[in-house]
Amino acid sequence: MPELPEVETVVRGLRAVLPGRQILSIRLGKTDFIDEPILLAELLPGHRVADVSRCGKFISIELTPREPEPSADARQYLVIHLGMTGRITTGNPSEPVPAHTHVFLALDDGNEFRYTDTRRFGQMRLASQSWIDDLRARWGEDALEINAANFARKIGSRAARIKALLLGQHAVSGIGNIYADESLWRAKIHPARLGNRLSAREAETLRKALQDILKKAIVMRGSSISDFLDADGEPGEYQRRHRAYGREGERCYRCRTLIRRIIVAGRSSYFCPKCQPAPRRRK
DNA sequence: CTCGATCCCTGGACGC
DNA sequence: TGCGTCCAGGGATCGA
Repeated sequence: MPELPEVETVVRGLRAVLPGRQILSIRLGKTDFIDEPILLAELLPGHRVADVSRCGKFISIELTPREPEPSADARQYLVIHLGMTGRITTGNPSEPVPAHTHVFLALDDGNEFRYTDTRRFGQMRLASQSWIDDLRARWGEDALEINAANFARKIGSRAARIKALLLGQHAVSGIGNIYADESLWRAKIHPARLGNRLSAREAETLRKALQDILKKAIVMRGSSISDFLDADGEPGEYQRRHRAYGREGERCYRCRTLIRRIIVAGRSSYFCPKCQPAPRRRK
């Protein structure tokens, strides 16, 4: 379940090997997760990678414009979302191909870029600069970068549950189920509290918890639960630091109360019923 | 505006 | 062994 730290880990791995490389050829397996796969297969070969960056949970691979001059709407980015089970590797093409590998890019250094996605909840598309701009406009600021005033405004103006707001990507982007639960536990906020009923102090505590946890998780190369592996095929280590997520029936690290699991916003939500008191029910 | 339900897809865990 | 059921949970969409 790649969230911001896992995507950032993948991006850092790719940034070390992809810039400057030319894509020589492409081979596709199943394509139902690709937007306009025929066009993508036609346009990608010949392009060179300029840079790799992250936008929320999206990976954007910037391509060097083709000669002579790019049109205003040139498709200059290969945009990838890993969904639930997406994985990217680069390496020797002679290495065994994992099941559910659906995109192969031959690179000019002899390596092969592979995209593997068991459940195909991921996405891949060629995008223009304006598509990227629309994405940034439609979605909230990056969870790592948003400042106190903007976070307070985005959260405080909504009557939705805080867990739903964190997962929704519109208030703030990059957070998924694991880091939502971890940051709410750290900030002692119940997942079903409403955004506009958090105090300014609680909102800021939550923002700090979120950013601190995300930064530490990036240092530890993300959380490997289920099958997340970075671009080198290495698992992350942050799952050892989980304090709430996946700990139903185990004791809270702060108060020894048993961690509970409830469904909020349609997702499993792990929390400490003592540290994170439930909101008062009101009609 | 916010909600839950449903769908996309596969594999692993578990009960019988 | 094998089968059925549930769960994982990112995101779009639709109706209440």
